[in-house]
Amino acid sequence: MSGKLTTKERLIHAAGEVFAEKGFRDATIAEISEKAEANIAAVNYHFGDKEKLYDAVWHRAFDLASTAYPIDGCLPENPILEDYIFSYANAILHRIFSETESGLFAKLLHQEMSNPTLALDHIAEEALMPQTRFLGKVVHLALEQHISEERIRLCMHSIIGQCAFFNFSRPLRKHVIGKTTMTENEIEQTARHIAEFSMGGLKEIQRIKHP
Amino acid sequence: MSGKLTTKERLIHAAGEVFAEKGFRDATIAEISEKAEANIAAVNYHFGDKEKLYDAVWHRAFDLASTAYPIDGCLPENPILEDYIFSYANAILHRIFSETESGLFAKLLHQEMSNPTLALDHIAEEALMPQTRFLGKVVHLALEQHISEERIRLCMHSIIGQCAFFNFSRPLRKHVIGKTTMTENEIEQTARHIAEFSMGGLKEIQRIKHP
DNA sequence: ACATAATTAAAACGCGCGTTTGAAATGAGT
DNA sequence: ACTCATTTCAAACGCGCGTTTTAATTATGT
Repeated sequence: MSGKLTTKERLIHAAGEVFAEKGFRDATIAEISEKAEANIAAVNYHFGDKEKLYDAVWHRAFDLASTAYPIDGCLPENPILEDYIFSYANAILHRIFSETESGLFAKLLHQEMSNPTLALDHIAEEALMPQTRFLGKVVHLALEQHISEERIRLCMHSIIGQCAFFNFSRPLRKHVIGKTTMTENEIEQTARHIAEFSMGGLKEIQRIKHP
Repeated sequence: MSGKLTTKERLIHAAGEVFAEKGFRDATIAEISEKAEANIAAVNYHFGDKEKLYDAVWHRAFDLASTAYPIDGCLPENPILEDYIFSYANAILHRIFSETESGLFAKLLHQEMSNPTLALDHIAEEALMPQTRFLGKVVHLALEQHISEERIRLCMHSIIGQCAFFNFSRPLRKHVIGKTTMTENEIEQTARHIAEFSMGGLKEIQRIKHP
């Protein structure tokens, strides 16, 4: 069963599911072990304790997400500004709505945001800052010189917010529109919308400040 | 101590703080009781069990937020479209960054989003739907006829996302810019930015679909 | 084949949790 | 002042958790 995976690998897979669904504290070693078809003591034998297992899951989640959906993954040859924003939004949305293990990162991040563990600092620096810098450059290009740093931050937040909110509104989507998934087409359409909407926003900000 | 509040009232206040910080499951009756300067058995005597206390806290949080910061609370006499969006954003941001008990609602909502309890359905219907309908009307006015329902939903999501993301990115704000608070001025500036940015986005969508 | 290491397994430990209990203290009505 | 309901209190209960322990089983190297 579970192919030819080792117990250690099965534990990481199972732990990923449970940590993503319940968060670090609410996840129990008993449930993880059962789902991995391993003994209750297997976690402590292979990882030392629950926290080290959590670290291993995070490490795997980060690798999967960043290689499966890089932030500049769908840029055309000579990209215009909107292409950058589309690529950013498209990658983030894919990470959020992926139903494979690539979606693990977003779900773990959601849990960390409401109940942070020590892992968050490391993740923020390692995984989140690079894509924030990517977006920072884009917004900087979009706006003319001598626009305040604060305004740039706000515009970045507007774009990030549009994307990331999908990661946090999942339970509401289930309640309002009945499903929490998105097809490939829906994802691309949504990313396109965010790119268009944001380009309009950026133009408007520039127009207001430099009429 | 604690003025002339009854034990029951002190418990609700203390429980609000603890539930907001830790979520339902991670919050312990021991900590709540201690903070309320009440006996460990007081919760069960006054509320029956932990869940009923949680309901009482939610009820109070909802009342406080919606009366302190109504969604149409700062509309001028003859509002233009941007005024509506500003009023919406301003109210949401105030709820999020309030350092009084009015901020309780947003914090509890954050916890519910990552680890939903039975309370969420009720809250979504009672508290979230009205303000979503408010925004729906605004976006509907902003866009011309025969624009798809889906596009309206996307635009609403763009605006909501910009506001609500502040409620979920708190731990990152602490990590990146060192603080998680906002002054009254910062809140208003941010709400103004969201209104401007969103007006630009809406105009762009309309321009693209009806050139 | 055998000795040794690596892994799995079942049971138990210690602890913190929500809850219950039964008695003590307090308050209100007459 | 006395009664009786209400509230507070300390202690204990039952349970589930992460972890440890000890033994059994399997794999590995020579």
